[in-house]
Amino acid sequence: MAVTIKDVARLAGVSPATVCRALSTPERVKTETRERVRRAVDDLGYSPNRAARGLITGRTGNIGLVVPDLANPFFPGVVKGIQARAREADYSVFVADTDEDPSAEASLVRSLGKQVDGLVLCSPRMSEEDLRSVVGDTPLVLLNRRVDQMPAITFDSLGGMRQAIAHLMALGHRRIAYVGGPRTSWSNRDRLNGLRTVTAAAGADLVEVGNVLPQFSGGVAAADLVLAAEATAVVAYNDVVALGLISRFAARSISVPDRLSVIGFDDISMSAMVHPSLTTVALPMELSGRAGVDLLLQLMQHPDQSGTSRELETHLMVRGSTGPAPRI
Amino acid sequence: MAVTIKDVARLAGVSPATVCRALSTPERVKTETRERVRRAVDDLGYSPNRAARGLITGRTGNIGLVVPDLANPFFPGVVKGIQARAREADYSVFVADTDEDPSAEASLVRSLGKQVDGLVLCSPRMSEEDLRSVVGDTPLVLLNRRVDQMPAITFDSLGGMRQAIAHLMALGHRRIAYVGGPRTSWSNRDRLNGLRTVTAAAGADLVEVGNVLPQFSGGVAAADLVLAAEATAVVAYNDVVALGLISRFAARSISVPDRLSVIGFDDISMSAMVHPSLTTVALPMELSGRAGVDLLLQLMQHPDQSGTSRELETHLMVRGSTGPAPRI
DNA sequence: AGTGGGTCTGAAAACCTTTACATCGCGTTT
DNA sequence: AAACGCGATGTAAAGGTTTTCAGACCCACT
Repeated sequence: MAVTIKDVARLAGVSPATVCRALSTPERVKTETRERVRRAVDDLGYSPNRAARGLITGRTGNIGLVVPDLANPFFPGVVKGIQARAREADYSVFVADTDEDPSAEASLVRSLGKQVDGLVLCSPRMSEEDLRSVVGDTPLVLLNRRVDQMPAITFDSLGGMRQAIAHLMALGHRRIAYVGGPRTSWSNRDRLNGLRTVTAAAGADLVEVGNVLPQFSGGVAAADLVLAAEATAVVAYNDVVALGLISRFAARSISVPDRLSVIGFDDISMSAMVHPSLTTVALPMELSGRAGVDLLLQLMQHPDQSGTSRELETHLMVRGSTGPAPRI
Repeated sequence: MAVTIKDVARLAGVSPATVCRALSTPERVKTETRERVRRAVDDLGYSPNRAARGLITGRTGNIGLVVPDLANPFFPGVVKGIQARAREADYSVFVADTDEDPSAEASLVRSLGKQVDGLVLCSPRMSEEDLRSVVGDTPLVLLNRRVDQMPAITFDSLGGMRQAIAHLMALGHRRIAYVGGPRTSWSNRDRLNGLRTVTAAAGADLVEVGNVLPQFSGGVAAADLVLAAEATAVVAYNDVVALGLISRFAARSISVPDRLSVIGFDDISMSAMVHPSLTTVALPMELSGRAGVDLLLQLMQHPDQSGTSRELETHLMVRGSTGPAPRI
């Protein structure tokens, strides 16, 4: 039924081995023969059986991607980058959503691991030990999390915070609140560390206003705490939380940015759409996906060397939610 | 290196064939033998080689999902539904993003088609002919688009519009504008048709205010046209467009809902977060994904019968963007 | 006692491609 | 002139599973 390499070989008047070579290592076959094979391939509409190829080569041509929650607007951008780069390299992408469940994540990684040549773990939630144990011999790249000795793509939170704080200081703010994400989240710790370093260096007061779910409701919940902290500006763990803050401020008739400036993190598309639009530290989401696949490909070719992690630049997008500090 | 069925067979003292049967058709093997095999499997940590299995069975255990744009907040919900249902049925999901490019879509479907047992096409943008030609013998389900004789999951736009218009009429609105999505979009035509039917039946005036890109900017661009149309309420092609409208209204100090009521379509998560929150026709996104996979599985088992398409219920979510019609 | 049917298991073929090895022919070097 | 090397191609094995077919065994029935 399906057209096989033998059919092509017969039509081109060569052996299956030559067809295979003509397709995978064209330089090892005489130009004339190569052409004959190519014509036969086109005529018959042949395409190699991936299962048969995989059986002998041990490779699948697939990579796996695990994300905590596709509905979180941070991830689609990353996924798109991964997709695009993978397709260029002729890989297909399995996507798995763990629904923020660390144990589901572990089991998913284990089962996906067998079906792919490599894995990208995006903001993995599982513990460090799980992370280490779960890695069989599948090459693996971490995205938005750094763990000793594991290849990873991360964002320069420190740099982002430096820009954010410089911006706020220039506007006259001296007392700045931080609404943290989940305590166990690596990126939350990373951002908080950056913020502490930067505020200390700049001589600003930093008030840490607890930890919330990285969701709109988390921002809503933290808004009143921020007000009580008597800061003139607030940095949120991410944009969604920042939007929750702004929403609650609006409900309490606290003007943003007149009374309070708000800065988010991520630069999700929503942030440019709302009123006031959100000043935020933009992460190169799509680029991070591409970089992750690049690193993974490198790792798959040279499994011995551990691969070079990369930290990607961040940029402050100044929009409507930040303004001069109010006189008190 | 990897543990094969032979290793298991040797350890269990049976033939590879028996191991295979014990795993795939347990009832065809004596209870005692089955247990011995299961123990051997556990001891060795055996899991079947997918490529080898695929080679002989001709099945891959994968399904493919094609979406126009993952960054569009409508799709992640659908993807999650598909994921979840697929995993239950022991399938993995390839996700491909076409970046709204119909020709990329066609070529992607063709190449993906060979690596999967079935495909779900979500809101496909390609022409009907392409759609038909692209289907080899891969089972295929359409989501959010209906084409003659092809199995599809759709949403009850008519019902949604009926609820929306009833709501607006009850609030005293009589002249209603519609901001359309892309003219070529099936769902735009579907929604518009529903709206025409419903307004005609209810005796309301419908003003069709052109077609815009289904993006925030499209809504922004259409806002002034809506005002010029002198309607008291506007229905948008989808939520993102509705948010664009509201944003522009705010910029022009047109109060929503006092001066103008706005209704969206989809119920993306953002809609509940903004101010004013958006009244919208909610589509069961996750359910649609599950239903799509259900239909696909059915189709894969009985490729002869064409499968039963389903239309899913929609519900109006009344929020802050609609209110009584202003006295003129 | 012999036959038939049923249950359980084993042997071996088949799936399609890749690749190590062998072959062949031709040109070049000693 | 013989040997050698090299490029181009063919042969055949290997990869792990599923499945068909057949065999072995046991029980029940005639």
